[in-house]
Amino acid sequence: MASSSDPPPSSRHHTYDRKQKSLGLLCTNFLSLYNRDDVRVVGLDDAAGRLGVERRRIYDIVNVLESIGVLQRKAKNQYTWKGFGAIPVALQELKEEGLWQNSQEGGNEDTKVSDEEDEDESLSQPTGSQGESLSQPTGSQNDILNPNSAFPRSLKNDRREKSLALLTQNFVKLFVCSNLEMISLDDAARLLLGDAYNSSTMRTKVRRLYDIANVLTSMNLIEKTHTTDTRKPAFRWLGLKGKTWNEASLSRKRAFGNDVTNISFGRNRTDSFMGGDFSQNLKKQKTMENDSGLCQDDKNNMKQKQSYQFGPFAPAYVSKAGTSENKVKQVHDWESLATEHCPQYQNQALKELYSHYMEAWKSWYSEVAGKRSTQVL
DNA sequence: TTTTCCCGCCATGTG
DNA sequence: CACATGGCGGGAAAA
Repeated sequence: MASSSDPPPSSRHHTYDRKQKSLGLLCTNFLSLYNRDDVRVVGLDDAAGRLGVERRRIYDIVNVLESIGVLQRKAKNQYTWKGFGAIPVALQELKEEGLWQNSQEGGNEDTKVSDEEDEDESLSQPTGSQGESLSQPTGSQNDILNPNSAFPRSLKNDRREKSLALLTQNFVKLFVCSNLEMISLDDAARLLLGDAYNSSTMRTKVRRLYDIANVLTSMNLIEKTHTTDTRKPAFRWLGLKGKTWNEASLSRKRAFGNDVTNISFGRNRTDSFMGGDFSQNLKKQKTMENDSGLCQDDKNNMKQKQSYQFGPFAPAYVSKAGTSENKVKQVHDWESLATEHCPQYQNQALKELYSHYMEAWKSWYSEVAGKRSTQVL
C-alpha cells in the first residue's frame, strides 16, 4: 500500500507538486500500465495499488474511459480492457445517439423516454474472445442534454444523470454531434445543464468537466487552447480527424508563439449551440469530413516516421515485433477487431476511419512511451 | 484575483 | 452489516 513518496503536509523538502497528482497524468500511467497485449481485465484494487493512488481516483478514470469504450465493467471491482480500438466505434455510437436525441428535441420533451437499462445478460464467457454486446443500436443510457428536471426523478435515474460517465458522453456528444469544434468548459456546463445554472450548480459542473477534460486531454481526444480572438481558454476536439497526434503530445516546443496551425473555423461564437444546423441524419454513412485543410501536413509528418517502435508499451493486439508472419497478421488485427466490436458497421467508411485512427494511436503511443517515464514499474 | 481541480467526506449501491 | 461506488464541494495550488 502506501510506500514511495507521500505528501507529508509539513515536510521540509518535497515540493508537493500538484501536477504529479493530476488525473491526466494518472490516466496516462493507467493506460501505459494496462495497454499490453496480455491484459484482458483490470482490477480496481490492482490499479490503485500499482499506481499508488486512492481507490476514489481510479473510479474517476475508469468511468470516463468506459464512456469512451476503452473499458467495460465486467464485474465488481473488475473491468474488461477493450483497448483503444474500441474508441472509434464508441464515438460513432455516441454520435448517432446524440443526433437522434437532437431530432427528438422539441418544445417540451422530457417524458423521460424509455429507459430501463438494457438487460445486458451476463453472457459470461470463459476466456478468449468474449461476445460483446454492442448490437443494439439504441436503447442504452440515453436522455441527455437538457434534463429539464424538476420532478422527483426515479431517484435512481437521478444518480445516473449526474454521473461522471454520462457527463463525459454528453460532453463528447457536444463535439461529435455539432459543428462546434471548440468550447469553453463554462459554456459546456451551461449547455449541459440546460436550465438554471445557479452559480452553485455551475461550479460543481465545471469542476467535473475539468476532471473529464483532463483525462480526455491525456488521450489527445481534445486539446486545450483559447478561442480564436478572445483569450478565453477552451477545448478543441481532436478526435477522429488525426490532427496533431504526434505534435500534440510533444508540446515541448514552446519557443514559438504562433504554432496554432490554422483554426479553420472562422466563427466560433459559442452562442448558437443547438438550434444551429445539425445534419439531422441518423445513420448517414458520410464520414466526418476529413481533410478540410487541417491535417495535411501532419499526414506527411506522420508518414515519414512510419517506423514506429513501440517502447515498453505497444497497442494491444500488436505483438512486439518479432516473427515476420506476425507482422502480416498485425495488419489485419485491427480490422477483425473492428468487425468484432461492431458487426453492423462493416462499411468501407468506418474501416478507413478505423485504420486511420489506429495509425494515429500507434504513433501517439510511441510518443508517450518515450516521453514520460511512467514511474510505475 | 480567478481558474484549475485534488482530496476525501459521506451518501448510495450491492451482496 | 461490510464493502464497493462515486456524488459533491471545500479550499488550496496554479495562472
